Amino acid sequence: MRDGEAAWGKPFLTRRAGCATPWRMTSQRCFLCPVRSTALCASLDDTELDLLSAIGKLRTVPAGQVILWAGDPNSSCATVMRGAFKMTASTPEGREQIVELAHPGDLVGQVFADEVGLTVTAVADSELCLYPRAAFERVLDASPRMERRLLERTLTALDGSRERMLDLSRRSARERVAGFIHALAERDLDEERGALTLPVGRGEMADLLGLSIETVSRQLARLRSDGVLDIEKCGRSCAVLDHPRLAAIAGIS
Amino acid sequence: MRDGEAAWGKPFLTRRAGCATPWRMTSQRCFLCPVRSTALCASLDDTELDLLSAIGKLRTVPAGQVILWAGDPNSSCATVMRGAFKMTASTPEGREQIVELAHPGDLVGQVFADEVGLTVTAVADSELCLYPRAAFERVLDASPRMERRLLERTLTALDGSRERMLDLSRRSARERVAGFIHALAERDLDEERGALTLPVGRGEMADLLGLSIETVSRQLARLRSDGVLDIEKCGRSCAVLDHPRLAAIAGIS
DNA sequence: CGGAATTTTGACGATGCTCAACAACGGTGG
DNA sequence: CCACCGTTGTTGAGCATCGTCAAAATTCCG
Repeated sequence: MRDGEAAWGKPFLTRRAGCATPWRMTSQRCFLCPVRSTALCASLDDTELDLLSAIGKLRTVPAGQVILWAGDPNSSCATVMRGAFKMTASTPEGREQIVELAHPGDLVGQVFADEVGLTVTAVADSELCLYPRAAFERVLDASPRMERRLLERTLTALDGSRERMLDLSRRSARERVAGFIHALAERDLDEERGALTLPVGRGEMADLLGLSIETVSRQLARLRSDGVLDIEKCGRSCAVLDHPRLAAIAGIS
Repeated sequence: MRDGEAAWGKPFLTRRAGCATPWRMTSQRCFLCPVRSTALCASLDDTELDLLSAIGKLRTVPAGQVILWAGDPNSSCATVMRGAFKMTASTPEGREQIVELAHPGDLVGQVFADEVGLTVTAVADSELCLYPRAAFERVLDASPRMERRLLERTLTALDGSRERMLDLSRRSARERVAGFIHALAERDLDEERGALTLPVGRGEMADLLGLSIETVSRQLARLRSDGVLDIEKCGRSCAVLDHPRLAAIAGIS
């Protein structure tokens, strides 16, 4: 455990190419922020943005790094700027379930909680805008619009979580794998190649779908032999050959 | 389907014993409300309470009645005052999963959504305080404290939902059943008898735990033969004989 | 090229679902 | 009070699905 010590460690600042001074979160800098239009802070006016930018610090995190451990005191939250994170719950014996993926613009960590409830791990080299939780909550107090936006996001996350409860309890391995690929295809299918790149390995796919690695691998192989997908063996590139049938197997009404 | 037409039907008002006039939601009446201290409206001052009570209408709902159908336009939400409701998601083929139970003081229905996402059904004879969604959202706009309270509740619900994702995907039938009884015992164990009354039948327990009725029944029988529980056959009364072992089986750290 | 990590494949077994029969309970009407 | 019937819960047999263990194949990266 805890191989990734000092996760939120020393405040080293990344340097951007051609930028001699470290990137600091000032409201000026926020205009260059890649997630400025989608993140929570998109709802802020200039005055409020100053409040938030004053407390935000940029951090880079390598893939595999754990940034929050379940059970630790909850002192930070952050906006994902680049990369991706997984939020996992696990039983005492170590069985694991990925409960949510966070992409650029999403918030990781929990507000209004004194203890971290979910372990958060980078699944790719990532960058995020880190806030002390207490300060973040004060900004929330001061900005009703940001609070409303957080409420809407939380409600959306709740809907998504409940939908996944149904998937995990009542869908077969085949349906889950097909549904996962289908959802990916909806989002980021490369139209030209008719293919997509799996953002996670088999292991993380298994943790996401509540299956074993072997079952995921077998179901992918079956979808290939059925002529629905064309996945290169051991690979992360996946072409969808028969979209309607994929949707049918996934059980999309 | 839809045997329970006119769910939110005609606005018949219940009469209380010894109360000749129908119960209307005025702020005066709110002082008599059984969930006044726990519901969302507990955060309101008198002025705000007037706003809310002006739009709230009392309804009684018999057990089994569906009050919201997934897919319908979303025009109402409500506070549960008495009884209990289940919120269910289901696959196109009809496999079902109970995603949340709502008890007195809880909010049912979804704010900020144009379509109902989850079917809501009374699991006991119930009473609720019904609001038009649009009007409820206006009250939310006007009362930051109520909005904050809703945010906190939604965050709690999200945590609960995610925890249940782990249960559904990674725990055995035995662990789930034991965990369910254990959680019940924490809440409403009758100290004198050392027993508790199951609030739902086997079918609903199965839908809650993501199991079949038969598996639930068998696991309960096993816990009985193991000397952990004393459940009368076909019954709803359940004594916990060995609390530590129940917790151990449930996998409580 | 070599070694580690990831993925695939096979064999096997346990878990939990389905189907089916039966038992217990609750209400209704004679 | 009791026979009847629908609902709910229990139990058994058989079987499909999926997890586990183990070994081989493939890829990645130095």
